[in-house]
Amino acid sequence: MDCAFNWEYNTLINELTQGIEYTKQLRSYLSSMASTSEHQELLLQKILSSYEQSLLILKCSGSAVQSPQPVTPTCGAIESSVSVDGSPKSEDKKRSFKDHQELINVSKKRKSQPTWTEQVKVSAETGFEGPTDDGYSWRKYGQKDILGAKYPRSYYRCTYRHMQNCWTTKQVQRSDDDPTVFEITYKGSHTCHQASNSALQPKSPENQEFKKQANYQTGQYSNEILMNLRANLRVDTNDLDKNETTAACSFSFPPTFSGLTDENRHFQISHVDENLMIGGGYSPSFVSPTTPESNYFSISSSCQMNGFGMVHNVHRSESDLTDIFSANTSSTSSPIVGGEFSLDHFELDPNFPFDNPRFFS
DNA sequence: CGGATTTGACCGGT
DNA sequence: ACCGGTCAAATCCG
Repeated sequence: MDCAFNWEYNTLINELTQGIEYTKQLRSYLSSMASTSEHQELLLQKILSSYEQSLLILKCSGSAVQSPQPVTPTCGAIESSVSVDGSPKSEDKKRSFKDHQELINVSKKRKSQPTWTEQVKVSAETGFEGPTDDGYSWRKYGQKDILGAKYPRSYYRCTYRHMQNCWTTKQVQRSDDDPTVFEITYKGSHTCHQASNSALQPKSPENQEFKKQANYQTGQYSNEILMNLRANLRVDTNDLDKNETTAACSFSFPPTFSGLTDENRHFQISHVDENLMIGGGYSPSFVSPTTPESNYFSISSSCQMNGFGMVHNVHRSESDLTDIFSANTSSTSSPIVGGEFSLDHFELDPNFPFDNPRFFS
């Protein structure tokens, strides 16, 4: 891409992001004075909304310019696992026959699936129901010792792979440097609709990994740890080749972490990489706005917005996740996300005309 | 007993 | 041949 354009583009992104940040700070400040009127709040939301729409439009058009043409995930001839020379092993016959159908439908799609990585810090206490719980139900299907890595990598797939044809997978790799940090790589977006039941979901796999693998800090549970809870999020558009997209969000939770409510949750973007831009179809999990009274979250809708293009916020609590698929009815803070907007559509058709102003009306 | 996890084997890409 | 990713039989667990 043209360097000058790139610079201007990034500068614009930065400026807009800063604007969002400042507005958030203002809102924070106003709300701390306990005298914020509804009118003020409305104005703040509008300001933020304008920023976010501009950002989104910019990023969409930017990515349209920069993104290579992705592979259309349609069915077609593929290199089947069935032996071409016609002499598969007996066991392979079984498997390959079964897999053949799946591969036809999935193989190409998988390769073009969005992939992003998060670094999640897990403490002994937050290992329970902390922010690392992405609200989805995962089933472990493998574990591998990785060359050069201290800890094995665990492989998970969506529990509802077969039931709902949801092909999301994730890999959990404990960091060599910091054993409390787990690098979680998500591949593909959830197409299942399990989030509404997320409150009933078991602990996240990485938390269990943590418990299993951790032999440190045992028994030292403190609120300080909860308060210091942080998670860094990195989004990689591996499927988009050269366009590296990186963003980091930090999430700070109040001491009453376990009793988190929409009202007291604080969530902010701490850093937006200068290369930040929309990359493609990421998990649609967190696109819906929260309830009108969840002010802190509504101001973070840049991240929500990113949910269908950029940043995947995995750190919403169960109650948030419960809203994910139902919040279309409570859409007040994020006019960007229309009620009928299909994220699957977005994922499957990255050429969706976002630069069409009518899309946002 | 059914669902989840473990773990060795298999497979494809490099 | 090596390595990462996946499969599936065996095992575990609630």
